[in-house]
Amino acid sequence: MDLTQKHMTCPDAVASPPADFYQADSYTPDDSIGYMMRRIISLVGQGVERELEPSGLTNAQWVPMFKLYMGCASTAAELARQCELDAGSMTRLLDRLEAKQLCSRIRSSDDRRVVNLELTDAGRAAAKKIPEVLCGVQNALLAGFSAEEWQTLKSYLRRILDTAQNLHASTEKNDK
Amino acid sequence: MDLTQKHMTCPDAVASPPADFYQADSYTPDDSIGYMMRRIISLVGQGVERELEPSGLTNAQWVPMFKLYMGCASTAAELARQCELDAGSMTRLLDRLEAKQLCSRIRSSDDRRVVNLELTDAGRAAAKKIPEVLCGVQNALLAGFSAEEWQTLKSYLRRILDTAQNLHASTEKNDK
DNA sequence: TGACAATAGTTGCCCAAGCAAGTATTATCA
DNA sequence: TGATAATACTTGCTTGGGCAACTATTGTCA
Repeated sequence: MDLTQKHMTCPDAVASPPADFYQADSYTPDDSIGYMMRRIISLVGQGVERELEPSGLTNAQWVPMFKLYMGCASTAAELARQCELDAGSMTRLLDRLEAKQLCSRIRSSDDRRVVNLELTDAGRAAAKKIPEVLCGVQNALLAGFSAEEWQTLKSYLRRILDTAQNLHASTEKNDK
Repeated sequence: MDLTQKHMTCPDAVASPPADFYQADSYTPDDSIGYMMRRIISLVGQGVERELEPSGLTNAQWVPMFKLYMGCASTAAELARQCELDAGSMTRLLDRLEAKQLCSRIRSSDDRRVVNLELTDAGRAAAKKIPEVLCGVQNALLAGFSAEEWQTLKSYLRRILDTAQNLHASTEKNDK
C-alpha cells in the first residue's frame, strides 16, 4: 500500500497531492516532524506520569480515568472505543484500576453482557487532578509562545490530523 | 514537582514563564496540542508499520535498524542509548532481530564485554527502505502545506522540544 | 419460534518497554 | 598489585498493547 498515491477515495474534499519536502537520500531525524513529535510526546508523558504518580495513576491509566470522569463512557466497551484501545487491553487495565480501588465494575441488569463502570471516591479525587496536570504541562511547553503562534500551531496539527485520518480511512477501505 | 514553576535552573538562557493558554476547568482534548500530536503519531505509526511489514520490521524494530544502517551505533549499549531505550529491552529486541536474520551479534575481542552488531544482507535490504517509507508518509501528512508553513511548524516543534528537554533536565537535577 | 448474526466481555499468546538484580569484564587509583 | 568502581550485557518481573479464540447474551429475520 503506497500512502503517496490514491487518497482521493474520500468523497468530500479534493485531497492535495503529497508534499515533496522530505527526500529519502537526505533524510535526517532531526529535521523530521514525526521524530520531533515523538520525542515531545515521550518527554511530556514522563512529566505527566511523574506528576500523577501520587494519585496512583500511570500514563496508560489516566486516559480512561479522565474519560470516565468526564462522563464520555460508562461501560467497558464504550470506554475502549473512546480510548481507541483493544477490548482485551481494557479488561486488564480495568483489572488494575479495580485492584487499586479507583473504579468498580457493576454487571448491568438491563443487558447482562455489559459491565457498567463507576469511579470510587478515590478514583474521582485522582481524576480531578488530571486536567490540572495536563494544562500545567502543556502551558509549560508553550512558554515563549504568543497566542497567535499557539493558534497557528493548533491549526497545523489539526490539518495534519485530518490528512492522517483520511489516509487511514482510505487505506482501510482498500484493504477490506 | 510542579512543572509550572522553578525552571530557571538552566544556566544558559532566560527561560520564559509558562503560558496560560490551557485552563483546567475548560480543558478539552480536541484543543490540546499533546492530544493531537499523540493521535498523529499513532496514525503515522500504523501507516509506517503497514508499509514496512513486507520487510519484516515492526514499528519498534525499524528505529534501531535505521540507526545501525546509518552507522550511528555499532554496539548494543550504544544503540540502546541512541534509541533512548532500556538495555534489557535492547537485548530482547536484538534477540528478535537476530531470529529474523536481520542482524547478527559478534562478541568483541578487544573488549569482551561488548557485543558488536552487524546487519545481514537481508537487514541492509530492509533498512534501505526505511527512509523512503518515512519520507513518503511524512510528505503525505504535509499535503497542502507550503514550504513556509512547513518551516514554521518545524521551528515551533523545535522550540517545544527544547523547552521539554530543559524541563526534563531540571527536574532530574532536583530529583537526584 | 429458531437459526444466525452481532455485541460485550474475558482469556491466552505474542511483542514490547522499564526496573532491578546478577555476571563478566575492564578501568581506576591508593 | 589489589580492592573498588564502572561498564556491557543478560534475565526475571511487571505493565501494557494487539490479535484471535472463546462464552454469554441479545438482536434480527425468515
